[in-house]
Amino acid sequence: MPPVDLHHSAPKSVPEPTLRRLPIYHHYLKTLEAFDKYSVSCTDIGNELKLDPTQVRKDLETTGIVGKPRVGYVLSDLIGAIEEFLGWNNLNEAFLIGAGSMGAALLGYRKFEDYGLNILAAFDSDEKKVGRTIHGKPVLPLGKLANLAQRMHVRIGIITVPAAAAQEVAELLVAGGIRAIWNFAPVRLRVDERVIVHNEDLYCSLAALSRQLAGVIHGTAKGRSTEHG
Amino acid sequence: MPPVDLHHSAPKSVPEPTLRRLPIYHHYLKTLEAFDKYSVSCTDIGNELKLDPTQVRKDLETTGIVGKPRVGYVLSDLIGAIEEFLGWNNLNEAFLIGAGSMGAALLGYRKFEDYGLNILAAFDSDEKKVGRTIHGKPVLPLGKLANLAQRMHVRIGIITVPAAAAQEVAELLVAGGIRAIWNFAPVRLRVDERVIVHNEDLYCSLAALSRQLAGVIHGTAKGRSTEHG
DNA sequence: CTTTTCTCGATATAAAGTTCTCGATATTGT
DNA sequence: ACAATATCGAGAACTTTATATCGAGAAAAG
Repeated sequence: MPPVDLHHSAPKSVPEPTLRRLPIYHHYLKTLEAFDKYSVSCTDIGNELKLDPTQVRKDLETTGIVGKPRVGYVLSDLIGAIEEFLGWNNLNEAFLIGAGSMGAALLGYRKFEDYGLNILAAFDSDEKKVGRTIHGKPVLPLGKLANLAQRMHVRIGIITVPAAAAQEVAELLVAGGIRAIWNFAPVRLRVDERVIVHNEDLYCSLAALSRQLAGVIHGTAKGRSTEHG
Repeated sequence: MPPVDLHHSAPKSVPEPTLRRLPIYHHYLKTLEAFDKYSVSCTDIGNELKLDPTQVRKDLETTGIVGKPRVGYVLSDLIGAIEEFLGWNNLNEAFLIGAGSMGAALLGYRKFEDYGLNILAAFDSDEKKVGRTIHGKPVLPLGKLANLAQRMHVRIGIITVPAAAAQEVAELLVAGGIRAIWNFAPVRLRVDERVIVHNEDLYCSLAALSRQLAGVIHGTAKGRSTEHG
């Protein structure tokens, strides 16, 4: 992790592990909602998700919600609080660059829209792909990226191009005024530090998995369930 | 103190952050190798990857490699050590379940084989998909999964089915003797605790991204680059 | 051959995250 | 109505991870 900014004026620094757990809670709560449950306790959540109840409570605390002793949290309030906190209520518009197999897969994830992400269009440098639509989203020429991003005030860019092209695409995105990049290419992007970069490197995950598996097989009894490696 | 215990399978608890950074080093080192560099120092790596040199050194230490003062590490040795440590040299065979768009994308990631993962086949419950091949990998009926996994001693299962079907598939995998599950479905799987489960929940990542973006836009100056959220 | 300089390795310090402990409070049962 | 109990909330204690500091040794320079 790069050095955090010195001026610790940070009003609220939410621990990243917490941030990663909140959607898990959300998903579980949604299933409870489907069963018409009205309230839920940290203990229940902890038991179901195999997490410490105290930790659940601390995580939920960051969303600002308050529970009632002996009862727990009102389910609908809690779900709403998480969604609000994670910004899933204000839809963010995004462009996706790289209409390969991974790009196509993401374009098909319709549920992203439930979570505040609306992918407007895909971009690709391949002439043969331009003009088609994938899962209902148009594929546009890469040349129009920066201009369109700027004109439409798109704030999120999703990079699903090969590693070699990722840096170039990132620069185009920044030029177009993009504020956050979700990077699926296995490279470290060098961009203005005000731009949020989120790396979704599957090879990293694979590394963790391989390593753990190797450890278990060599006798290191440590087969524990891990989160989002 | 423990010098380099080769034998005695140490309960070596490798920090997960370290595990996630190793592939990043690996990738960078590979590019250096392409330029015929012979050795590299932690300082160089740190500068390039915007990480603290001390941290780089600690991370590399876990692989068991030793460097030489004033010189650094021999590039080829270092790359080899990382690959060995991460288990990329002993190929793991895997089955993928769920031949949807995400499954197809993963089947197309040919580079997985460089990293020790060999996806042998895909499985799907959809009769229309069974019998076809995707990126050269056959799609087999779900009913054959457990049996084949057992007979072929496949140790890794990759789940890319919808959330509702994930638990059922996981149980099939465990029944087939699978040792590790790479789960792309947004659910928590309940399996024997000796089975390694790695959740690759894109919604979690999206959550972190949304939250950070919301924070920046609301003035919470915290626009820092984050790792693999 | 000696000095300088750079980089590893180890130890120490700090920060972050997790778990534990305790007290307060509202619901339930007697 | 009152006691029992389950659950939240806050803070302390502990563990884990990250950063800083210092000494040793090898290469390069003089």
